Amino acid sequence: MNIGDVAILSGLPAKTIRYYEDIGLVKPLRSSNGYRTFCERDAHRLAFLGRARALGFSIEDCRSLLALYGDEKRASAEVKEIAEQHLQRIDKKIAELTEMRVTLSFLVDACTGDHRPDCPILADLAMKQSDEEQPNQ
Amino acid sequence: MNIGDVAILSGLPAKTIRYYEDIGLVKPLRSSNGYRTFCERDAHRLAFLGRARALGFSIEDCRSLLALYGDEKRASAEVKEIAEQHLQRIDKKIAELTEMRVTLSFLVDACTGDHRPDCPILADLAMKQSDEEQPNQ
DNA sequence: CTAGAGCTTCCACTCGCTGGAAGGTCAAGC
DNA sequence: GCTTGACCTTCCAGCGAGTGGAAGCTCTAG
Repeated sequence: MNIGDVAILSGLPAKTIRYYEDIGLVKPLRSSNGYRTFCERDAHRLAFLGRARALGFSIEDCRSLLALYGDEKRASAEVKEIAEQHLQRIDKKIAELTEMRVTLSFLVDACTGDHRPDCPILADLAMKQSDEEQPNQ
Repeated sequence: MNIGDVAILSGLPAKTIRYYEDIGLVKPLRSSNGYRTFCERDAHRLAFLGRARALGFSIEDCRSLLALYGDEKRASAEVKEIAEQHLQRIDKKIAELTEMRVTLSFLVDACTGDHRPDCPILADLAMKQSDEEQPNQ
């Protein structure tokens, strides 16, 4: 298989697959013309990577997951550990975004959004009028 | 004010403030020794930037917001537009993360996490056993 | 006069790709 | 045999939003 075929199979762009080779996630052979030659196993690894990335795992997590996947003597605890840490990162990010969302939607609702210059959004970002001295503890 | 003072006032690292000057968000004067000299207005703009960034606005959004802030003839509708678009991006990101979270926490719960190699997390990422042919439409 | 803190610039690195240029290779059609 | 176009190769640059570090200048206190 050439890179184009495995790109279609895995759903990853050819550029991304080349990049994954660069960083050592796949090691396709080369045919005499210099083209990369992917075997079934390579295609499978790439699909695995695509799914792991879609779940938001970092490239380094993916590297570990692939290693565990290839290790028949792995303990599922190791996999679970990685997944749980990732889950915590996701939860943290959701919490951050949700907090932004709360503030932002409050400000958006408070803004009339017309031709006049008065704007609670800018007022909040500027925080000029005495709010500056508000103790936040 | 030197950069260290304004860093404390705005809560931004000095490195970040230099970067903001690089990209034209603040334009501090220079004193004869080459040091940046920040006025009240600069400090105020930097604090504004810190708050806007904390709400997740992109640098380009911040640039627009600062311009609107400085324009006394702005229409609040323009500000609201930027904020609403940002809110949509946040909602989209939360939705993506939540979807990841659902799948991931399902898999984590399904994994015993012990010394044995069997692992539903890896099984899902590999998706070997006939799930591959599952129509997803 | 010296030590240390603070300031300067510049370059490289992060993460995970993505775009594009310049050029080699292959298969089909004439 | 030749051309065309699709495919492949490498390499370099850039995204966003900074961060780290090196080398060197300036200021202030003792």
